[in-house]
Amino acid sequence: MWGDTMNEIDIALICKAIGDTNRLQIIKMLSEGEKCGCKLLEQFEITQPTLSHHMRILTDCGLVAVRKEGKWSHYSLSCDTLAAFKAFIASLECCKGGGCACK
Amino acid sequence: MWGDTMNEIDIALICKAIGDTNRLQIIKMLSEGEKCGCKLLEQFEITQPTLSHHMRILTDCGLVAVRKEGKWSHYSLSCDTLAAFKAFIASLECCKGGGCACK
DNA sequence: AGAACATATTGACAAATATCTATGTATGGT
DNA sequence: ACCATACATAGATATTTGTCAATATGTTCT
Repeated sequence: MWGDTMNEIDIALICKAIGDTNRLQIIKMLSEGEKCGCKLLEQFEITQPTLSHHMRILTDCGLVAVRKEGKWSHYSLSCDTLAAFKAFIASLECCKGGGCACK
Repeated sequence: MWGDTMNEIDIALICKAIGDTNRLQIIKMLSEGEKCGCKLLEQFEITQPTLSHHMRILTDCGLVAVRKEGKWSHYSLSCDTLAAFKAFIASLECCKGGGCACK
């Protein structure tokens, strides 16, 4: 349904990308709006190459998009990938098959 | 209402847990309903100790609940944790701050 | 009691990962 | 031309992780 028809998003890859506290924090910050790398870097105790490494993982899985402008790289959440990811997570159910306490 | 045992969930820990293809597959299967370990094991090419290891990671992050019955362990998605996780993912936005192409 | 089954634990190991330092590549300003 | 800034790449390393074989624990049946 979401796997092969659309832009072939890899849910596990996305989860692995967000499964790091630093990267999750980055995602939270990007959820507030587009930000450049230097602005992101200020919020962490990591070096610039490490941030660059994290941003590559986030862009490689498709969750983050880059807009290059001069010497800056502006990062933002990718609408398409985020929507597909949201749809997958929302599709998970806990009450199928009965025996569940929640209604 | 549910405030009693509602402990703080660790989003990054949950994502890391789902960030493995085998464990993501397990979550998909549990989304179809409660299943015992032996039933899950049939669907994979891994050994029983490896599955046990994966189930521990999934239960440790709170996403999966266990119901022990005799010699079987019945696994299912935890409603509370899943709901909280869904809420977090759903709260992520890509269009904040303008400049976004998606409507 | 003993056998068969379901699951957990331990110890080992190769592969993946997060991080750093050092360096490279652009871009913009003086 | 020079220098500072923003970001990427390469190499090194310590830690984490996924996996297995071997073993242990607990349950059910005969």
